Amino acid sequence: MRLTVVGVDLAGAESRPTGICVLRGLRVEVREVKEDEEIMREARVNKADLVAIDAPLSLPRGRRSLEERSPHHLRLCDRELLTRRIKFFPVTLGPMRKLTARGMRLKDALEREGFKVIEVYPGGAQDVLGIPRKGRGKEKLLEGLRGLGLHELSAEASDHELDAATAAVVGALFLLSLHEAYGDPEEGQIIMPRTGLSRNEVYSALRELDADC
DNA sequence: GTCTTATCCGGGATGACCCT
DNA sequence: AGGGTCATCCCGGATAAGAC
Repeated sequence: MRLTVVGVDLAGAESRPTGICVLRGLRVEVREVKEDEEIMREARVNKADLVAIDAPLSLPRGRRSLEERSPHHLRLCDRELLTRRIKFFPVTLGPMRKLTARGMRLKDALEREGFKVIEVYPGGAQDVLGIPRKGRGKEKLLEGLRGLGLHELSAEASDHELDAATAAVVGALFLLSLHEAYGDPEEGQIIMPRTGLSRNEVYSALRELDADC
């Protein structure tokens, strides 16, 4: 089985760096880009089987737009994060609105070209996988990711690139059905690693996606 | 012991500020 | 003038602290 996952740590604005990770088995390539068109190009040239985006890709049910004030702030998947005590920002919070709008646009554009797109949350996934979030220090996150067996992940990688790598790992777990989908399919789901997954299981899973192994 | 209030936390954009 | 760094704001929930 040889599958390619593109992980995207999306920034709210095209002027800010967006992290990209191309994951093939245990091999990763990371870089930063700015514009949506560059993200689209990454998906195309790498023939992505799946694009995993770190950004909200849907609105809470009952909410018609991000701008209009309404009591609907949380999606079912967000509530599920809450009950699991995973911290996150609601889609209606200031800058998150921009990020959500961009995420939804990008998802549409990718799906129009036939790409499969999922929403992921690297910070939460790192919690579930038991590796430190970047807030605890970039080096610790890097160590954690290397501990999963990822090759060629440079110490020079930015935190956006490390989050993109995490997004890609979650995407790979999704392709192997080692995931949990929080929330309602109609409203929009967040894909997370299956609870209790050991690092070894993740490692073996990623190896499975690598044709050379 | 229970209810209420205050504080903190989180990711990212933005604008102010400082240094060169 | 330009670039880099820092504080602030956005909103809602959780937790801690306070009042009764």
